Order: sequence, then C-alpha cells, then structure tokens
Amino acid sequence: MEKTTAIEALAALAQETRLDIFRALVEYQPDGLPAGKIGELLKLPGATLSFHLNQLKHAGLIQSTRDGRSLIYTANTEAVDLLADFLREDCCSKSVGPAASNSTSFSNMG
Amino acid sequence: MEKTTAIEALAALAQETRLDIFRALVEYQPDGLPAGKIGELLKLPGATLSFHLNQLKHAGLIQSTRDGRSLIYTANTEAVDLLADFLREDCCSKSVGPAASNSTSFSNMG
DNA sequence: GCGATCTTTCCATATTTATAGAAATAAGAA
DNA sequence: TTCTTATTTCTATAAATATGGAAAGATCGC
Repeated sequence: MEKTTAIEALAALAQETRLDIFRALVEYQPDGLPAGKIGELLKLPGATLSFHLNQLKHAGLIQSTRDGRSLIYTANTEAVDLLADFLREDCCSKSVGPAASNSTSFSNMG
Repeated sequence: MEKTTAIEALAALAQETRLDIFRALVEYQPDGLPAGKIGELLKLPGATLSFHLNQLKHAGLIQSTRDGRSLIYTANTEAVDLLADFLREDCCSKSVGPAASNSTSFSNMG
C-alpha cells in the first residue's frame, strides 16, 4: 500500500462522524445502507453526511450503487485490512534499524 | 482500545510529516533519536518538529527521555499494533449484521 | 409533464490544524 | 556566572477541514 493512500485512509477514519458512518456500514454488511438511513441512524443533516461519505469514498473505504432514488453505500472492509497491514508491515512494526545496539542481536545466527 | 484513543492515534498518523517522524523512530528502534537528529533527517524547523512530536506523544505513539541536553524520542510500536487490532477487530472487520441477507448464512451450523 | 422523495452540490461560516520565527527554558561546559 | 547547545513554548498567520441551510440534480409514480 502506498504511503499517500494510507494517509488518506487514516485521515478518513480519524474523524468521529466518519468512523461512526463506516462502522454502521460494516454492521450492515454486505447489504449496505442508503444514505438517508445512515443520516437517520446518526442524526446528521444531509449536506454534512454527504460531505463525509465523499471523504470515505475518495479514500476507497466505501462505495455506492444506485437503487432507484436511493444510493446504497457499502463498506470496503478489505481496504481497512490493507491499512492494518500497512501499519503492521510497511510502516511501523518493530525492526532492527541502523542505530540499533540491542544486546539480543542475532547477527551470527545460521 | 477506546474509540477516542483510536481516533487520536489515527489522526496522529494521518499526516505526512508525523508519519515520517514515526517511521524514522521505528527505524531507529530501540535506541530512538534525539529531537535535533529527527529535524536534521527530515529537514524540519525546530518549532514545527516540536509541534508534531507533541501530537504523537499525546496520541501515545512515542515517548521521550532526557539525555543531557537532548530529548531522546522512541516509537511505541505496541500502540500501532493495538491500533491495527482495533481496525481489524473492534472497528471494521467483516461481520454479519442486522440487515444481512447473505446467501451463505451459517445459521443452521452446529 | 408535475410533484414527491432522496441525495448531492453550492456557499458561507466556524473550527481545527499546520507552519515557523522569536523568545523562553533546560542543561552542561568554561 | 556566563556561554553554548538542545529543545520547547509563545505568537501570529496560513491552510485545511467540518458544518449545515438552501438550491439543484436524479429518479420514480401519477
């Protein structure tokens, strides 16, 4: 996962309203929810909701399909899994770096 | 992990400069780096660096210890692991919720 | 087409976050 | 104590993000 992609996903989830929206969509997997229902559940005015849905969509965390007058939003849980992988592997996991002077070096193993 | 704690950690990492700082500290685990060295590596003015270090510290992602005139910062990789766990488990993992009408229901298993 | 419903975009405004120079604080050295 | 180095806090400012009313765009039923 690209660093910039990860930052966008992190930023998208680093906001209470959006995290709540996303969790609601995860809860209603795999059917998803129409925008109006989300706004009803979380008591959000249309414009505010739409703004946050857009952020989540741009970050690749949700997608939408039209069903008549409604837009059904669904969570892309795979994107979250990739983000978790990024945090653990590409980004921030424990590793022995240049300045390491740890006493439990395994440099003469195998 | 609390939702608010997770949001603070997500917000802390959702910013390029801070993510870079954190990654540098992970790379220099477990010794860490003095603030000045971080600023030198990432070419950041003191005040800007200090601002971001503070954000990361408040989010529980790094900590500091004094060594003479220097403050040595170290990454708290465990916090990132907990954040990754939160994303996978408490928050956003695939699950069958209230509205689920999936055709691969296991309701009459076992 | 017209009205009703669902949702988005437009817009103004409020709030939060980032940037960085300058002054202040902390600690060791002379 | 005074100087030097390392870092933070103060302060102002710029930039990005969030909020929500009002208008506009889609879609359906009549």
